[in-house]
Amino acid sequence: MNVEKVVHFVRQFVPLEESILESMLPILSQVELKKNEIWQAEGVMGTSMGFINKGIMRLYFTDDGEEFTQEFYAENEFASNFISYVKKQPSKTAIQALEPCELIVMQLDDLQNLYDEVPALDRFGRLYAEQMLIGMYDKMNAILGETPEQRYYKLLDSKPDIFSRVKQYYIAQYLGIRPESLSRIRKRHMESS
Amino acid sequence: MNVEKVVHFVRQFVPLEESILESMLPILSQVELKKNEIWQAEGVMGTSMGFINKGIMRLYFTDDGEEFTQEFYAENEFASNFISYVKKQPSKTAIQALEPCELIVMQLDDLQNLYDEVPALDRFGRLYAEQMLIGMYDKMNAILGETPEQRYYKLLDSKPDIFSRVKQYYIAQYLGIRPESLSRIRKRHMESS
DNA sequence: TGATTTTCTTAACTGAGGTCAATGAAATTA
DNA sequence: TAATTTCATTGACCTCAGTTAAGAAAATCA
Repeated sequence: MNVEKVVHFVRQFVPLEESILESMLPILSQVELKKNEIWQAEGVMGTSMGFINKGIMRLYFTDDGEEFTQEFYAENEFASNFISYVKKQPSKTAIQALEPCELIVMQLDDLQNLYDEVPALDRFGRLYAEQMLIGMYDKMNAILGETPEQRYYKLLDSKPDIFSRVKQYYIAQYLGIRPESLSRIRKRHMESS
Repeated sequence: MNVEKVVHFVRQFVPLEESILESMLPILSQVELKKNEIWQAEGVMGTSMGFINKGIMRLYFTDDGEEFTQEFYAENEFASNFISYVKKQPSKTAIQALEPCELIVMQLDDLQNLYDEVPALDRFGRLYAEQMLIGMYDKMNAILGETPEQRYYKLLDSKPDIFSRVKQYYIAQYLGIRPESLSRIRKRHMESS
């Protein structure tokens, strides 16, 4: 199991000594997903976080038969139904692999149990939660104050590879518009550059 | 100082014995605000939570000379620049009284210091943070998946008194539209009922 | 209260995204 | 590889919010 990158990721938040690795290994497991496979289904409790070693995933929910993609997760990011875990309620969102994926999976309950032994992990948990809050906050402001076109350019700027790796209509869902509108925005963009 | 309602509010989250009141009193203070007065300015660190005994407030930010109202807080709610406190960064948002207000103010640092002595308060802090996260999450989904008109009716349903207490253009900011558009939505609403 | 400023409404126009339908391109599968 | 399905693009048309400007209503203040 290739845990190098997870450790590196966690170390961005908190210092982690080598010895701590040993206490972490038992709560980690590796998971392989096929393209389009649902990793976490709707209606199920969110119990784990998946660090993406390879591949790309999306978090989405379904309302009135229509899907809304909320977030894309790619290499070196954690994908999770965190809201469900926090609420202790079955998740309204699902997580799907959009490419063949390789995940390092961490059980959230196991992580919480480790908090007493390894304070550094406790801190990581809190910082991660806060980071999520901030991310959601920024995103909300973007949706409130920006046009779909502005959001398109922002996404193009921050995650340019998304456009070649993910189907257009998932991106359209993410931007809050119809695939046809995304096509038109792209066309306008081509013409002006 | 009238702290009855704050205590009642906190008790909705966690059981609080009478004796705990004594430890809380020193970190509480009462603040009166005039109409339109800015309680927490932009660019300042978020350091406190204000429980509203009377009045109504708004949380907003300014971008490119334009204001965006993110939330209204009325009686029996806490108003705070919580994101700033969590980020430990000067706030991008400001909080303004939209009516003469009476607040019970709690210093967040003081509250954190109390956590060691009163575990029930620690729990309150966490639950409050989680509640904020959930609220923000729900709101984001509403903005992504609903039209301004749907959001208008939702607000009308959940906080009908807002419309008589708050200026239309603040509500328009909150809904993510122009005051003119809100007028038109209201007109449509009148005609159809 | 009366005067002045601020806010709200209305109208005409523009533009961007939604909808529907058809076609072309790409990915899947046999 | 060919056949089939899925996805992306385009066009025509429609709807609704943005913009600008004007006037009405309401709130503020002297």
